[in-house]
Amino acid sequence: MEYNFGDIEKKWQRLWTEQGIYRVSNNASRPKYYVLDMFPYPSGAGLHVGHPLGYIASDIFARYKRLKGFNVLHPMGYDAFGLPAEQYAIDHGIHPAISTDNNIANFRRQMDNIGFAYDWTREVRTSDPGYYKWTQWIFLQLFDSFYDKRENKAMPIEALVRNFEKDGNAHHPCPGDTALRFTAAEWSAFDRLRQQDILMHYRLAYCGYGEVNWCEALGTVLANDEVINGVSERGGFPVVKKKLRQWYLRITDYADRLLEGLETVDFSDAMKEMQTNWIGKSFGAEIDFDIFGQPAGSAKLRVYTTRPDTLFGVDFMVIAPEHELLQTITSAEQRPAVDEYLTYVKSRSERERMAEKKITGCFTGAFAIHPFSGLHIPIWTSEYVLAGYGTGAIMAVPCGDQRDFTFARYFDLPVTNIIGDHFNGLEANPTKEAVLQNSSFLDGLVMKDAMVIAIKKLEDKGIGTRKVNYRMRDAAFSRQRYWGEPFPIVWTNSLGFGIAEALPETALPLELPHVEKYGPGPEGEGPLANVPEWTARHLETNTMPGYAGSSWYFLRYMDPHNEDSFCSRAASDYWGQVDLYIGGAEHAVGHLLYSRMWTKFLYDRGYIGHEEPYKRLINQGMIQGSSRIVYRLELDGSGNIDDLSKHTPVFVSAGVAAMQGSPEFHELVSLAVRNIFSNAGIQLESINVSPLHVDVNIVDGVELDIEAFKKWRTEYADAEFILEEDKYICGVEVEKMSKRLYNVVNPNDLVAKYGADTYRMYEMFLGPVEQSKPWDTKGIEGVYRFIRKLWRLFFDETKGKVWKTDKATEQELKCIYRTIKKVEDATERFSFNTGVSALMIGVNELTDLKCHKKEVLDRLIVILAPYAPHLAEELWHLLGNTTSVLDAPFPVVEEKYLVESAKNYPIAINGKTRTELNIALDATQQQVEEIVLADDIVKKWLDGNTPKKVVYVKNKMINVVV
RNA sequence: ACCCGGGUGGCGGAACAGGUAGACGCGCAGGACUUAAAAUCCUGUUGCCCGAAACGGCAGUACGGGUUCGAUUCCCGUCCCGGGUACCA
Repeated sequence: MEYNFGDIEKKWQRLWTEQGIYRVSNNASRPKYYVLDMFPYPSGAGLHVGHPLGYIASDIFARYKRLKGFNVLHPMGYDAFGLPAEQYAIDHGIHPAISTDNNIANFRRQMDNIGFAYDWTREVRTSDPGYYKWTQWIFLQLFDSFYDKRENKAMPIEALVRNFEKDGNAHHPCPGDTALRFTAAEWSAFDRLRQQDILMHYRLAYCGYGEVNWCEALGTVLANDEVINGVSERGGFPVVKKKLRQWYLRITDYADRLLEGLETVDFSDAMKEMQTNWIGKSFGAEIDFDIFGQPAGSAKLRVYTTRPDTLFGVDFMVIAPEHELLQTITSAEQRPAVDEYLTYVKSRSERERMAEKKITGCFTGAFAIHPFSGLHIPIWTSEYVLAGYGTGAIMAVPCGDQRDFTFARYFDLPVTNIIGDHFNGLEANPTKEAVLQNSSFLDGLVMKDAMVIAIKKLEDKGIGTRKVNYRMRDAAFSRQRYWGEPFPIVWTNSLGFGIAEALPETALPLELPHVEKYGPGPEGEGPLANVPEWTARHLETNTMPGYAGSSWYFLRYMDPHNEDSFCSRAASDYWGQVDLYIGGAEHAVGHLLYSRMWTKFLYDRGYIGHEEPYKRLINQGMIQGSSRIVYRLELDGSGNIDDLSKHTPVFVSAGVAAMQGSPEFHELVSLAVRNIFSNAGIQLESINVSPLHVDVNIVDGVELDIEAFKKWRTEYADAEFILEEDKYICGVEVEKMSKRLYNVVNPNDLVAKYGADTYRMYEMFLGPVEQSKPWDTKGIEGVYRFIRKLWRLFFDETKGKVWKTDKATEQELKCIYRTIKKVEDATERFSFNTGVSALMIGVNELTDLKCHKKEVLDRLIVILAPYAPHLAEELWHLLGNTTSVLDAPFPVVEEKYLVESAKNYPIAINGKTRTELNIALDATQQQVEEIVLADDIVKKWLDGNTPKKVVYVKNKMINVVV
């Protein structure tokens, strides 16, 4: 019987579906285990081989856990709101809901092909009103909450109002406006508009103003990566910063808990570090500097510094170009220069401002006054200081900060040395260990000790305060777009001003209205501003961003059909945290932080019982494309050759193309061309080789399928080829997997050719899940061979079934137990590539042993099942089992078959391995020394010398030191 | 620029806690079976040197240093590639 993956896989996929074998219950006596994939955005391009990498890994683990006796939740859904669908709608007039549905259907077909163990009855789509009803509901809870710093948790805004009525805001300083103070009496005297205005400064979801990339020509707001060199990626129109009304989430209130929470979860250190750095908690001081020549009582220049100890090393100040004081303080002489500089800055995206090595800046003409020395310090403005961080102004200490130093050097500003020998005059030294000099009352102090003293002095003088600062900003939570969740907010008075009122829960979901056009509304508003019925109701015209729906979807899977709640407490208490979350590292700081914040918020408000969503996180690497290149000749010379070769394109094989420029190359090409065009008279004057991407799917390894190539493009139908060894060899380039580069490989094609089981295993065999690597289809043959080799343990081409019920030998049992142990270990530590390799080694050994014994093969099938579920199920039933292999118990390793009494030790002389000796594992140091020193090869290397010592590491190695 | 990750044969990778570098697979080369092909099987495959052979030598995990009896693994510095940098998902 032949291995026919097509029949086997189709059959089991059908039966599994019919039997609802992947249905998961919220009630089980078995322990729960929740395996989650980051759900995909259903793009029009469909899945390529990069997507399923994580899905296959999680599927293997979910199946493995099921074999281990767990009740496993393994759901899938779609992050279905997003910009591409909206752009597609703008371009093609197709409603995003329709294109999204089509894309989802396509994704689903592709996923079904691969045989994932998803419980599809739990599928969620963020764009489904039944789902976003609850996204809106959670938003309303955020809107209706503030962060109580005393309780260190989110509380209903009602509690705040009651507190205001009693004590004013004495206990709750305003996070949105720290200067705001009022008493109970004042509060009660405020009118409703003023009260609501104040409350807005406290809400966890609040409305404010923020700068966006505004493109007047497109009439729309652009993402940073849609802006290239100050102009729009599409169309190349100018882009400027514009202040727009925006919703925000007060994630900064959760900064400390997001940091603390990292200690309770199992993420990689790199991931924790990235999130920690993103939050960027720093301790320092805010210091107010008087500005020279400004009237008394006018604004001071407030800077934030993490190094108050360097107060006397300040040589200049730098304020962000957006700083509100800039206009006020700029001197008349400097105004033209500053204005010119601002025009330049306005055209630059934040990304460019940060990435640029080039130093730019402009003197404002103003001076700050040093609070202790009284010196006048020039105030500059430069784009390297960002408005959003700290106070948007810094005191520059060039001897201690490299960027300040570079800036000082560039503009020829003086550098004061306050750290003596620690500063070499060539680069800044950020040390905290130096003893301060030139620092007045701080002289002689070690820098790290000086910090406290400096702050104390500043506080005494009333010009500075100790300050904890976060690099993280509040999360912009609105988009001027159509294809997103509408905000369940009505503006009384006028749209976008006045009072934001929450819609009642009964009005949810507030569904997206149908529109005919997706273009932007007036004044940078979203498309919803064009809908008269919408604006007539004074509904908010912004929509929520992509990460809204993905911030809580893992909870909806637990209770996907609940119409009374986003997720019942019973369901979330049962499933709790996601035990294993697999997804791309590109979501490290966005999605992961937002969803962690939402989880903490829902926990604070008592809706769920845990405050970290993901117990363990694995980041899958990216699959890069492996492009194939063909080399087309551009010819010039006699015999009208340029025209001829335009109509009959000529391609040279990679090896030939590599000779480009050499006389041999010229000769070889000339000869071939004369041949091709049957014109011996052709003389080539110039030969250019232009590399072109060719569809990787018509290349076998690196060998081009010439016939397929001719069919690929009509203009290549008559193409001619200059071969090497009768083959056309393509060039190889590793780059992003993208349609444009023709290097996209569709899993469907591979499944059709080799079967899902082979495809799954190959994708794992490629390398560690967490590592990025290029895709190369060629190697899949090896896995296919392995699967057929495994099949032959059960079936022989001529003899048919070959398995027997004889008792297994000790050797055979050793082999299978060794394999079980290796596969189990590998799976446990998500090393699926070595898991596959362990299965290969096992099958190779059993084949060598000619082992066809059911006792052994039974076990082999079960450990194979997570990796190749269809094949395992088929063989499982063929061996006579009547229940599914999905529910077989994972075989237990009998350790007694694995214990060895001796080991082949590598014997090294001075760290270089020279020989091997078989020595008992329980040998003592003395016995080992005797055995080793008696060995001829060791004697040879000792060359009569007495060894200094013999290093003996049990079960590892032996090293003789001479 | 900043933060994080990575760099090992012709290729993907293995080496799990500092202990035999190159498991497993691809590719390639040679061979067996076959009229032939496919399929399958066997042998070899880091480089260089010596040699009839070797279970002979030297070098070798991006590069330069260091720690150690011993470093792909730890530390310092450099280069290159990938991800992220707040409205791509």
